Amino acid sequence: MRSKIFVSAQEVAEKAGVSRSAVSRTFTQGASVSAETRERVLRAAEELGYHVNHLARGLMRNESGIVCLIASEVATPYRSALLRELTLQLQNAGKIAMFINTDRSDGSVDRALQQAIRYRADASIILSGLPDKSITELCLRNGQRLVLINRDEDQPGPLRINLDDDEVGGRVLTAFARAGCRRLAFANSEAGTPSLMGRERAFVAAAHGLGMDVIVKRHGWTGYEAGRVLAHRLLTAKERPDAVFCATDLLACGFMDAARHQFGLSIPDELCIVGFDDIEQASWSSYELTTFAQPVAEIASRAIEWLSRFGPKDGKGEVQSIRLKAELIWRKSVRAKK
Amino acid sequence: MRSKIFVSAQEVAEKAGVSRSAVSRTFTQGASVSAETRERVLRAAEELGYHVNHLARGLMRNESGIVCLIASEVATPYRSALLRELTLQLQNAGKIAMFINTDRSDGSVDRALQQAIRYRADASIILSGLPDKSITELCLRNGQRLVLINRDEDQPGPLRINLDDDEVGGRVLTAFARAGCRRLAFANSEAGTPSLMGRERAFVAAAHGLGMDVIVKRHGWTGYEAGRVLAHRLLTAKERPDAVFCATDLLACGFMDAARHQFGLSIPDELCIVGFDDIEQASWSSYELTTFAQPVAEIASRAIEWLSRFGPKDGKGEVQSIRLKAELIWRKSVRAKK
DNA sequence: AAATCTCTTGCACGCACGTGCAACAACCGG
DNA sequence: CCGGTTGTTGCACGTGCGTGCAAGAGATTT
Repeated sequence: MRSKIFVSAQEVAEKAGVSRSAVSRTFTQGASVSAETRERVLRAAEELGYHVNHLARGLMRNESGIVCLIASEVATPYRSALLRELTLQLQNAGKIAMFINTDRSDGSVDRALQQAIRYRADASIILSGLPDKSITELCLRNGQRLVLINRDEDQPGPLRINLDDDEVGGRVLTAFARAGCRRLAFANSEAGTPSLMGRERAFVAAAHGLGMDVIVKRHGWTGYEAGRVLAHRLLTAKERPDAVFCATDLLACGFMDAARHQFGLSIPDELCIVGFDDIEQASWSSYELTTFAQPVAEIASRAIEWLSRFGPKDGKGEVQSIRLKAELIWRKSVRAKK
Repeated sequence: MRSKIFVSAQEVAEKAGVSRSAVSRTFTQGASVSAETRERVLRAAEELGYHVNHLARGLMRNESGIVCLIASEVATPYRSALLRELTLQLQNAGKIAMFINTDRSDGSVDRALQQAIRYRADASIILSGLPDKSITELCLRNGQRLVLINRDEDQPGPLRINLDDDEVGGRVLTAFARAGCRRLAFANSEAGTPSLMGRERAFVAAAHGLGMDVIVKRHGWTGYEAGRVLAHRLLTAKERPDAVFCATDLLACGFMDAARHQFGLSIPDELCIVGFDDIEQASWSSYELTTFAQPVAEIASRAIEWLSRFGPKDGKGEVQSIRLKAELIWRKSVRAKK
């Protein structure tokens, strides 16, 4: 219990010589107050340094204005870009972002959602990890809306936003084929995230469709270091690949660095590489990586548009799954022709 | 006003056959409840899916448990690393992070702080931008604690955490001197942030102390692209520098890329570079940048330790300013000797 | 002038919670 | 058997706010 207290509507009312209701009404959109009392209230509020208590307001309205963002690996370029966009657009929509980091200790998504419920968040957006079905139901039952980004398990209830993997697989394959590449590889992490596995499956399937085979290697956590290790694994093989699709730009950067500095390979002449995410580093002149850009702004806007839509909570007939396209950004890590 | 309603303590009480006070007490640390009623309440709560409403609890206790993080350029490697650490440690301290992004539109720090006040955040941590003195006072008067990171203006009241610039300037200079560099430069952005300007001043001062001069160039926003531009400006001069201290690792990466790929310079043989922040990319093998690591974890822990300390708000006799040391990480962008 | 309408205002209640106070039961020592 | 102690429980009030309801003040119509 803290000692000092915020200034309340009561004090403003007394100072302005009106009732507390009048104060409440001046700060409520669309309430009926005369211009004069409104003016007096605003002046008194200004002088006292009054600010509406959103905790109490949320209590009354049963709507806190809080949206909870649940994510791990926040310091990663892609994640931080998505978070940036989400927070920005949330603010524009008049909501405020509460943030929960689920690094270290797993099962923590459930704990995160519990926190969200405790603070009566209107909605939660989950960027990584996946809640138990029981928790999901709890959220929905409490009127919480849920958005899952790039996590296409078949959870009923929440909105799912993800990217079209099949199209990606096909486009990478035709790019490699046009470059005259023969020995294809896919470099992945062991994270096993649906989006990563989806890209892998799509690429392999596309290759099989053209009668080609793909060497798939997975290692470690989805970062630069894993990319280097994967390069060592793949480039020391007898049948060295001449085209690698990396599940992530971070993997691709590590892969490229190892390929060039340790193996002395020239990219794209001897080795073609495609990444995914279009992180800022992909455009740096040490990489100039051909990659897929996630439509980050659109992901954010679709998510927020959905969760601020005011409909029946069980959402029969509502859209529950959105599939977006990733845009291929041509740079210089894939050659045009052999 | 939303239609459906959360489960309230009242309902739990009815289901468990006790009074609402009993429910409240089972969920309050250190309250007096018998083991039996506690058990019954917990079971009823579990079955109904009850969660304490932290909005209402915050209302009563005058302590919301919310800490507001105010920052811009969140997708930047250094910022996102700091945010990661802060959110993680806040959670460990039993608090929750509310996040406000101050990109686009300035004066937005004030608006951010207003939001923090509206949600009755116990404290705010400001990573960039600077609030008006009036707002600062408002916060303190309302019992909000304030932490400014790397923003050493002489605001009274908030805790200020920043790094020892003088030591940094001196160490870079001796490193360059030992490498036999003659023509020094400092590459900075036009942001004019206190921390950036502090490094600049310290480096220039250290050079003057040894009777050397420094070419200072500033350009644009603190990012990769600005680093490239600065490289062009500095490396096309008649007297081309052979040692550059970049205010930021991002600037340094851009600078290195331009120096190598556009000017064909070899680093560190023909050009020595030092950066600041020790972002992840600094360790990538395309850069291997010698740089200063900010003690991110310590910054976060000191901030949180301070703001969860429970003392008189006006804080006479309390520490209000913390000065930490940045650690020099030796990699390969500065040669050992000529 | 009377009747009707519109606009504003205050009262009182409710939202979900914490907590001081008194009542009460149980237990113990005398 | 009684007074005192300890531990638990419910009542009632307070936290800051929104809002339905009815009363009041003007303004307009008949």
